[in-house]
Amino acid sequence: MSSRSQTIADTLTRAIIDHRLVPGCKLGERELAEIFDVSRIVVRQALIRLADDGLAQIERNRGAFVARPSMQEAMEIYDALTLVEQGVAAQLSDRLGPAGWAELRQHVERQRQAVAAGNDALADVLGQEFHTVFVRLSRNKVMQEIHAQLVRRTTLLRSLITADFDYCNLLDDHSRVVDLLEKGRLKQAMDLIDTHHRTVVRGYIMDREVFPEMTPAEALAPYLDGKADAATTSAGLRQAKPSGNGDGAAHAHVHLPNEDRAPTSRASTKKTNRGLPT
Amino acid sequence: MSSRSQTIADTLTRAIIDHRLVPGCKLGERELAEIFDVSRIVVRQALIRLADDGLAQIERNRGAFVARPSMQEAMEIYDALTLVEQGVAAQLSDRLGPAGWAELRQHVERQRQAVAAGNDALADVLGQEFHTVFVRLSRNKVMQEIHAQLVRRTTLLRSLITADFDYCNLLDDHSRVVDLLEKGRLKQAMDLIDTHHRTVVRGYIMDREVFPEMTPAEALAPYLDGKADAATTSAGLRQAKPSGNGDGAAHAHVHLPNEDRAPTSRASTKKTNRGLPT
DNA sequence: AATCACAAGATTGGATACCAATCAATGATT
DNA sequence: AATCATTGATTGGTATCCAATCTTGTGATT
Repeated sequence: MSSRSQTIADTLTRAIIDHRLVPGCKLGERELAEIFDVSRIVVRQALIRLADDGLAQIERNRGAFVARPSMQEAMEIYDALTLVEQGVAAQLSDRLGPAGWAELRQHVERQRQAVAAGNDALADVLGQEFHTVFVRLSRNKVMQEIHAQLVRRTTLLRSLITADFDYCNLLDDHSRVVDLLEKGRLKQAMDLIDTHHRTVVRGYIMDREVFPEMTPAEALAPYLDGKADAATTSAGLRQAKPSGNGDGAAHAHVHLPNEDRAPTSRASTKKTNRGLPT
Repeated sequence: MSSRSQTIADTLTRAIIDHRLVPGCKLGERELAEIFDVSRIVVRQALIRLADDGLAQIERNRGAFVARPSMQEAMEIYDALTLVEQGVAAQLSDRLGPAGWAELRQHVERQRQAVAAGNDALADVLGQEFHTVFVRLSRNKVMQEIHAQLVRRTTLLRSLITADFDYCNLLDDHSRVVDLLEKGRLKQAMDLIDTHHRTVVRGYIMDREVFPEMTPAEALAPYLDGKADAATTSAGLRQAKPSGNGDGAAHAHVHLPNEDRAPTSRASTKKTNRGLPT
């Protein structure tokens, strides 16, 4: 088994991806040490890993927080993602064999069935996974890791953002990309990938604030020993198991930089994280 | 100032880039703790950072070693590098203004002058730097960091490899890429980038072994307090300041997996790291 | 009442000492 | 000579302690 700091880092990453830990949330050493029942040092090592991954931000003598990417950084992440996926598309259009195309088609089909069945949660997961499968077919582990890191960071953005776009259009993009690529129409496929991401970004409107709906202890509870139902719960925060108090008043540990903090309606958070476009 | 583990990680990274710490070299916690005069914990945090960066490999209960990428991984790294630089090239051909092209040309010119002056060390550094400047012009910090990490990992390969190629051809590639891009001949520029990297990789022949010529303590000595002349010494090991014994007999701390270890001539190491193609 | 300064508390970054588990190398045994 | 067991060294991790810094709350002042 790998080191304990790695597993803790993985758990925190999972919680961030699942939007149970939201940007700006304070990750106190002592608090996490208690939650995971390890020493502070192991926690600090885990936080270093998160920070290296771009998911956390460590401020000297102030502690670690879930990263709060700026709008600028959001654009850069999506630009990088586009660049990587376009490059992989170019490689695949040359090198991919029939089995590869079949796998992609099969994945798209699975997602389509999930949508048809009204299983939005599964559809969202599959939608995310498509990009991962796509890059995996390049058979380049280095590239895979880079891409996976970028994808992880986009999940941060989805917490900061009010999605507002036509969900159905995006759903077909995956299928069309596969079609275009297999037909050798690389240029059009790359343009579609660009448009795909650009549509997502354009639908994004950075909110100024995000309020955590639970404390880290509550957020991390599902992962602790039960080996949590990770994949299925990644759709939203709604069906969370608060394991105790259900009062959503816990605004604890929010990190807000010195900005104009207009008392916006907290309801905006409710509308966030609806669809998870990919 | 940032955390101490970060500065130690930076120093180790610098030493690896400078080929003072070679792949397979053991990075013992206690040893490094003494060298840097810190506790083992700080060292371990630094090693975690190195491992996350792909420059070190931590084996449970065995310790950390400078990473020893396989031939497969080497190809993947260069593939990823090609993909990134081709993508950046595509972006620049659209978006780059006159000032940007001027900066690239100026950089190429500086390198040409260095070559003309016979200053191979400076030429090598500038050759590396060209790629960095190239990516920086994309104005995408996320992409820059990804690229920089890939470049760092290529320096590992140069320790493992006996360079054997036509050095002069590669020198002009940078200039030609700039020319092609500015003229809008994107496709050709991308092909040239591909060929550029492919030529480098083809010239590589993975050696089975690399023998460190000094202990970590010797390797790290130049960086310790004098704030070392980092940039200028990155050409090779030759003008190193061993700060003490000059006997190159110290084969200490080599990590060799269970492989057929033919007693090859140690002289191969001498021929390595001549030109640093980029 | 509002603001500023200061002191107390809390948190982080780090050091030290210590322990258990594991790997490696040595020596003992057959 | 080959194999097995023991010993030593190293790592992963804990607990405790300390200094520096940040936050907060209180109180004095205007």
